[in-house]
Amino acid sequence: MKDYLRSTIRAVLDDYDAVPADFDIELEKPAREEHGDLATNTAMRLASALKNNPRAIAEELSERLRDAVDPGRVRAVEVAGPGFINFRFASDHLFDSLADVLDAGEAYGRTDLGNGQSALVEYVSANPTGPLTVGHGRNAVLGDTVANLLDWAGYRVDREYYFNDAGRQMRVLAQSVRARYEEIAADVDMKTIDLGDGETAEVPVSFPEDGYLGEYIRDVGQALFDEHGDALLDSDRLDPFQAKAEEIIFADIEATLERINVHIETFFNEKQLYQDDRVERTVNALKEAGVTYEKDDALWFKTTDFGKDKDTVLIKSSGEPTYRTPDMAYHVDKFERGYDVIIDVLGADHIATYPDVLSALDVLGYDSEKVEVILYQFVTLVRGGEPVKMSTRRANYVTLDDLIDEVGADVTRFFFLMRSADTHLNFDLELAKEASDKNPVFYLQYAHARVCSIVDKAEEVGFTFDDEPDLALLTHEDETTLIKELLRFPTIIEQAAEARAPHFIPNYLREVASAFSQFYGSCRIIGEDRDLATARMHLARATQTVIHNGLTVLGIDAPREM
RNA sequence: GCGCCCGUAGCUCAGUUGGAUAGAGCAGCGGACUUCUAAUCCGCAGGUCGCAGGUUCGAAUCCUGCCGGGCGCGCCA
Repeated sequence: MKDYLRSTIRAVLDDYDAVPADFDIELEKPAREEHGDLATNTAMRLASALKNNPRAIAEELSERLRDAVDPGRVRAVEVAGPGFINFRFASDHLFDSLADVLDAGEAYGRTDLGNGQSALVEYVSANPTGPLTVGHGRNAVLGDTVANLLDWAGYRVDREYYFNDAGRQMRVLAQSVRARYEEIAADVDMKTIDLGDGETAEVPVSFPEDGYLGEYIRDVGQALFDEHGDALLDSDRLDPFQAKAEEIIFADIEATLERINVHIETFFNEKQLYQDDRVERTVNALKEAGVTYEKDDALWFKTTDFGKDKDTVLIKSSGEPTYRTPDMAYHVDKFERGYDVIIDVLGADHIATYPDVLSALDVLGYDSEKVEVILYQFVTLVRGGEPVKMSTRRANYVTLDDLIDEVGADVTRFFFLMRSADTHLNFDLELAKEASDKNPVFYLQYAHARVCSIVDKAEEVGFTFDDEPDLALLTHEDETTLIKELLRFPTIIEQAAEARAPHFIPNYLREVASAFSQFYGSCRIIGEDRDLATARMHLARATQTVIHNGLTVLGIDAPREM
């Protein structure tokens, strides 16, 4: 419909020499019902070019448009306000479009906006040093849903998880496991470490500075002991400890992701970048470009040349690269794979460091503008109006698994998705657990279950989808409103995909559910005559389709009953 | 101090290429269940869009400054 109106307006504007050839016609759904179904601000934006006041231009354009439009699609063209031109759809258009919804079914909402372009979404990317946190959860759900949106909008999407397994962090992890293993396998001396705030922990003397204190470390030690007895005590090697930790922790992470419906195809690890010298090649290329220098036995990247107030270290004096060096090589790899769209999902704490990676890409001849970063703010769990205190240092935090245990996977996903990524998220645990009208996710699921129930009931009493519906019978105000709401879905998907903004979807679905509830309140099926009942059950099914498809994009279950 | 994000109703938040009278949910008040799921619906009330300038036909939206909150500013990741 938008395309139709756009081309019609274009044709009318072609009669005016003063209108720039590249003038972009804007059409949008007005905020208010009385302003019609679509509106354009064309007259206002042409005021200066046509040297006339917007209202007069609008009158003239609307006159011509009234003659130009197909009355089967548009029943009114009106001028309003400072110079808007408002269009009202003919009801036939609504009914035809509703039939399209029913035909498309589970594919309704899919578009070819992306035209088959390839997209890579990198998300989660937590290193396997412990269970996923609530913050990782927001990352996972955001990334996964952006990937879903792109998929629905016609992109070919790859989902990737990148992790570091070559650096200091993993070494400390392995040392922590080894210390716990020694504690289990042998009689070792213990020491007490101070965690601050009067809290302490008992650890073996071999336990590293800044070691991992979580209980899962002990579990890994125990698993090694069960497998090898005390045989590992003799060797100084750390790799069996690291390998086992990685194996167990990754299994745990993948299981958690599975629970919230996050499925990632590719796990890209840092080590593979070293195996074929890609990190080294990236470093050499940066050196050749003259953007590095050596100081204090370390190799520095002159990030001050790119607007930062400090230079950054690429290779430490120990000879080890910092984490961002392989990350640069990794992004080079993303470019080499030829993606049209590259998206990284990062927590707000990375705000200062990812620009280094982008700068390096520019130096190496890649267009860093192509890398889109979805930056999300932190999550605060709120219980009883108070923030839940957490400390990573003490391994005293609510894991993503704990959260899913408490509120369920659907609620977890929904709460992460209902706010825009760049707002600090207050996750209200009490509200999340409440199975009532206060909880928005239940509102949607309830609406879906209710539709299913109605449709089932209607079939039980003898109405059937085999009857060809006369959708033109759907003339009640609440029916019209609902139909219009359903027809917005593909556009909403496109907008959410383009803006990389999953939170459009929950907001939209609430409006659909609300429009449906009103329809439900004023329009019955059973008890009406066969033709009207049949038309209404088709409308109910179309609603079911939209809510189902919308929840599917969000990765949330659409239950048939509650 | 510097960089980025946020500041909209009592609370949590929408408002995305600048548009019409700034919206929703919750909380509050008042109504609606012999009727397909009341986990619902209808109505009322609730606002200096942090503050001050600027840009223009028009600003919650763009620009500048200030105030307040968050995150970061490691040879950690």
